[in-house]
Amino acid sequence: MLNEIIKKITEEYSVLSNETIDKWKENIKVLEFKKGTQLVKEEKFTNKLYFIYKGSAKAYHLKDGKIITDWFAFNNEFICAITGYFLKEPSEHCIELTENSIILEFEREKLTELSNKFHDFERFSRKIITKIMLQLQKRVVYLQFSTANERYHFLLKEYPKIELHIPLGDIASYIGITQETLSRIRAKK
Amino acid sequence: MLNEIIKKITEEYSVLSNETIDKWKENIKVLEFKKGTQLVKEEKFTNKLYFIYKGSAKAYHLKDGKIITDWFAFNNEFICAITGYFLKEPSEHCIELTENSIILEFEREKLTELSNKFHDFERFSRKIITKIMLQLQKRVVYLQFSTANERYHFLLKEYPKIELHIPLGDIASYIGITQETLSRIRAKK
DNA sequence: AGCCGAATTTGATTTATATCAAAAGTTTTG
DNA sequence: CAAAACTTTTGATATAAATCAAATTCGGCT
Repeated sequence: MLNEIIKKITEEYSVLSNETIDKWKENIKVLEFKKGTQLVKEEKFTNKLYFIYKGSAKAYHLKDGKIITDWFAFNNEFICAITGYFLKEPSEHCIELTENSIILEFEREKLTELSNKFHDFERFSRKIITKIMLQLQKRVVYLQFSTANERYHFLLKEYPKIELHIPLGDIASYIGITQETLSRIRAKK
Repeated sequence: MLNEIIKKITEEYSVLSNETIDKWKENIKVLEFKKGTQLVKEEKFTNKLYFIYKGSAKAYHLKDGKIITDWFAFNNEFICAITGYFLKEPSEHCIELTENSIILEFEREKLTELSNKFHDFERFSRKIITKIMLQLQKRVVYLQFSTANERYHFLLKEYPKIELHIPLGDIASYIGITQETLSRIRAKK
């Protein structure tokens, strides 16, 4: 199974030599958890990057006691507690599985080591980060100046089946509106 | 001058070998332009990355005929028309100098070539993108759920002197509010 | 220096969305 | 399979910020 996943990932991002893949494989953990499992808890240091093989996860943080959803990941997507992982600060973000999932877990230090050792892995890392960066860029554009209705339809275009996996409140939070507003938007079309 | 700039950049992001630096230098253009110069015009393909040595620039796009500011860059920061540069699509974004500036210009294809050839340059590229990604991440957080007032003070914390360089309307647009609202916020403290 | 156009402020009004509250549906689970 | 515990919907009201409009201030230019 791992070989198959790696094939898929490298096809999407960039090709790796067999040597690099072999070294990489030594450090990959394949894990299976139930819905609701917390992969990262708030205020903990985290050095893990996750890849959702099957299932889904969300990252969120708390503001004034309310849950704010930061990120979703579905099949074949990466997720991490972004400030915790990249800035090596205690994480403001939690990561929680939103369905029973099979995931891959990578350790930052191992990935850094691989990036230092293998040029192709460094490129691979850059591609992954570039994709995350572009996703964030898109979100900024629609968060900056669009109505609740536009945000919702933009999200649906990106993730047409999101409502099958994620509760309404989390979706609303992700696009920066309340769940009541989202419910009303949905009601009228 | 170029040597000094390169020293500064590599210190901030990651160290490069002399060989890499030499090859890189062959492809760097140092340019000087007046305030108001458009580095990237809308709907054009763009393959340039810019570095502001002295001065400032903004990226913006139009929505319903209104200018929406996407990005600012000041001394020692990078800027590009992000979707145009990374996705190789015609750019939705324009880049305009907001002051008389001295800038460096890099070409995507040359940078790609350097990244392919030199492992250290690949790492350097990754670091630059990572920084952009983290900036975007911060913006998402405050655009998602905060008041006009919070956004303004967050921005001031990041760029304390921004008001000396950038007109109020552009600042307001960057944080997703109207300039009238920003003016009122400023009036009351 | 003083004029003109641009940028900013101030005022009145409207509007989208938040908030608070309660009812109706859905899952989960013992 | 019923009770409990969430989730979603619906309703009434409040509010932050947008919009529209005009007045004022600022800053570059001859």
